[in-house]
Amino acid sequence: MMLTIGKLAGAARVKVPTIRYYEQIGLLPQPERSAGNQRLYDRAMLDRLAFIRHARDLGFPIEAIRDLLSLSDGPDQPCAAADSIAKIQLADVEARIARLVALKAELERMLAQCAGGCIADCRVIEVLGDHSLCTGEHRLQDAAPVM
Amino acid sequence: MMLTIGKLAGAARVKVPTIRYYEQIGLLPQPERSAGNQRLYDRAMLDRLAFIRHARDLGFPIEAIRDLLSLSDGPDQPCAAADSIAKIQLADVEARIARLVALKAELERMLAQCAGGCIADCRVIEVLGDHSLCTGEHRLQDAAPVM
DNA sequence: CTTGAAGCTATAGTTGCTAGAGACATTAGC
DNA sequence: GCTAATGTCTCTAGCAACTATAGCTTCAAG
Repeated sequence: MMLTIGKLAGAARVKVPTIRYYEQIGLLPQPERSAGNQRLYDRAMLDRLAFIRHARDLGFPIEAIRDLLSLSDGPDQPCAAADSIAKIQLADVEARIARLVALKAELERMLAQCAGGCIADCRVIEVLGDHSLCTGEHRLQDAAPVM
Repeated sequence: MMLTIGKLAGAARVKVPTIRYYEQIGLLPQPERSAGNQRLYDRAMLDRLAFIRHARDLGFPIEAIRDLLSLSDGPDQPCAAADSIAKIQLADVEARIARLVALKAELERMLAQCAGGCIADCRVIEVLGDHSLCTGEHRLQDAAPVM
């Protein structure tokens, strides 16, 4: 039994244009078409899309997912490759968490100092203007992206 | 004493094209120009750019920074506005942290189950394919962005 | 006075989608 | 069977927040 794109989108909790986008970048293969040129998907396609969605949820970039998919398409290679992709992701996630925790501390400090005065003595503005007021311990590094 | 764009970039630890970009989107005012049409910045501009950079480091979106800047340009209003911008930012950061912690747990679980086998029994692929294997407690919600 | 670095404008690319226009297909109600 | 309301099609453009390129001009050092 075949699904139209809207049903597939609903089943995988992905938006319709996102599916077409994944097809466009080659993450999903081109599906069958109905007589009226509409895309028709089968169960395998739903699985593949669920895989992609889940990996995206986990923060994997598209290119990593492409690698994972090519691994799972030919499942007789060693696991090491999939493993190392996941390890890289884990390290990245840990780094993001560390950075966000430092950031949270600084925001809380700002808010505590502000506590309802007027802008003339509002620390939010002041603290943002002077990086040297940051606690050295949680110093945010150069151009490392927050995400 | 005036700074050329390169010196300003160095002093604020922001890249040169980024400064021109900020000018283009109206976050920085158009600076004076030299006889040869090169941008010249003063100390006030450096302060403003430092403010922007720091706020970006803290994860404030550009529009929030625009609001904060307009507040600090007229510092006799109540602090509540700046305060609430920071509070929204804090809530956002906390949400990101929660999501990333759930994500980290799942990646660790995946890696523990994989532990050097072959893809035939590699859980990385399998877990990614089936969202229902996620621990219910940390279930990742719908379309909430990871970042 | 020359050469190489730094500056200028303008445009296009990045990532991962999302939104719109205008035309065709399908389905539900009557 | 017919009509109206969705759903789907392609194509293009837009979002954040920059980054990179091309081809030119200006400036500072030797």
